[in-house]
Amino acid sequence: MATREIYTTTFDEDVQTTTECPDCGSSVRTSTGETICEECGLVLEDTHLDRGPDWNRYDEQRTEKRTGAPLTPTRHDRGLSTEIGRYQDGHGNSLSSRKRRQLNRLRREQSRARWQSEANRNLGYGLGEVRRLSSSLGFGERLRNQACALFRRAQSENLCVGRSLEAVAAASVYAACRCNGLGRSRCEIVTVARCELAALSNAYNVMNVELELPAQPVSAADHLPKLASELEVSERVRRRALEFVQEAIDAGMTVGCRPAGVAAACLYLAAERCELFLSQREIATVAGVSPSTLRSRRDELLEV
DNA sequence: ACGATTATTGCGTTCTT
DNA sequence: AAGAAAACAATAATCGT
Repeated sequence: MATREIYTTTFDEDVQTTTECPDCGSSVRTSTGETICEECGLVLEDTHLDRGPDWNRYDEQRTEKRTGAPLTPTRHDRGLSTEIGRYQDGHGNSLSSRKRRQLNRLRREQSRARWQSEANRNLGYGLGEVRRLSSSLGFGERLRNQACALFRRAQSENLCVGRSLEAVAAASVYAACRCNGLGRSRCEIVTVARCELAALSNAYNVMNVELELPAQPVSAADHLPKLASELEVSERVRRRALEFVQEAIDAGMTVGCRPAGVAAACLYLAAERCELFLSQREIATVAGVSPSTLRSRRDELLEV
């Protein structure tokens, strides 16, 4: 295969970049086409204009190899593939029927070789599923690529045998969430996945052990960014809630409780202290817990 | 909307086969 | 060792104010 350099995106220098998060005012980080607030995790922009390779520079000496689609981990063959055409040769002339039959055979053989094995076919299908899940969950590019990388690892470690590819794909997506401290639950993933909750859990558990994922236990703090942004509370409330969460953890009262419930109660109290009176139901609903859970967590919190 | 009370669920433990 | 059962805590549902 001809030498091919990994293509890196270059942005024009005059591209406008926001340096402050409109939500909480702290600095933002831009990487791989995604702009994220460091503090609250708000995704400001996740699809930068692709100022891709310069396709039209045929008249110049092409010393740098800049053509071709970007290499991407989300395609089974990293975006590299070749198709054999049907009706024209390399100069645009039409083909004789004999030549055409020959090319048909060639194409058939080539398409078999392209999916070198069953494993490759599965990888292509699985990565497609990961992409689908990622986009329906509104992931940015970085997170999606991580999920795809996890799926590749799972497949190369033979974790797919005896499990459905859909389950492993969903587990990869969930694992990417866990490794990044996102407060997404398995149930949320299952609503868009093509597998049962039990299958997802099984696949995730085995991935967690075999791949030694750097997944931390879900903390109540992980739920705060999403809650705060959906309820559109001020930065003061947000910080106050985070303090409450920390206090609750230090007091050891979060053990055995649903992190989302703790987060909901902390946010409820924090809002109250800042003269913002949100109803229990409102907060509980977006947190995915019942109002009574919120109340019992709050009562425990008030004892500290 | 909130609080109190009751019902349900989930899960590790213990007992049985 | 595998399954059943009693027990417990957290959560959800319901009702009264």
